[in-house]
Amino acid sequence: MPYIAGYLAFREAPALLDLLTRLKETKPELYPQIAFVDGNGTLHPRRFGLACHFGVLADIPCIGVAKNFLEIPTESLTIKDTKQVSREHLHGAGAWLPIVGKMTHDLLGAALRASSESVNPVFVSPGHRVSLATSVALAAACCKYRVPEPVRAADSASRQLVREITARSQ
DNA sequence: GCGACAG
DNA sequence: ATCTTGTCGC
Repeated sequence: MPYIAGYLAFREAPALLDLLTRLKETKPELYPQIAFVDGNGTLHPRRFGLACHFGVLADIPCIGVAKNFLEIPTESLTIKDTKQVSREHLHGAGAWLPIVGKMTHDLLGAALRASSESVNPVFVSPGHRVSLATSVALAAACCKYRVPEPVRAADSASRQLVREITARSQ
C-alpha cells in the first residue's frame, strides 16, 4: 500500500492487527493493556488517525505519538504555527501544550517536550479508550529520549530486521 | 495550478 | 520516510 498523508491507517493498521493476533496466539501473557502507535490519534484531518483506527479494530486502549506534525487545514493548524508556539512555550522536560482546533475549538492533541535535550516536541493524541491527559502522562513517563520507549524500540527492531533482510539478499 | 503532507 | 554533510559530547 502506498503512503498517503492522512490515510496512514489504511497502510499500517492491517499489519498491526496481524501482529496483535500473532502475539495472542504465541505469547498471550504479553498481550498489551494499552498500545502506543507511531502516528496520530484524534490529531488528524478527520479526527481519526491510525491510533483510532487500530484501537477500534483491536478494541484496546491506544495512544498516538507522531514525530512530525500533520497539518489540519480545516482547523487552521499548520506546522509553522505549531512549531513556533512549541518553541516559545515548551521549556522543561514533560512540558506540554494542548493543540486546539481554531475553528471548532475542539481539543485534538498535545505537543510534548519529552526531555530538556529535545527541542522538537512529539505530538500526542488519544486513539481509543484513553483521555488526552492520560495519553500525555503515559507518553511522558515512557520518555528516556524524545520518542517514548515503546515506539522507539519497535522502530529500532523493525529497522534492524529490514537491514538483515536487505543484507541477506545481496 | 501551487503548496502541504503522520510514515 | 530516505539520504548526505557537519558538529557536539561521552
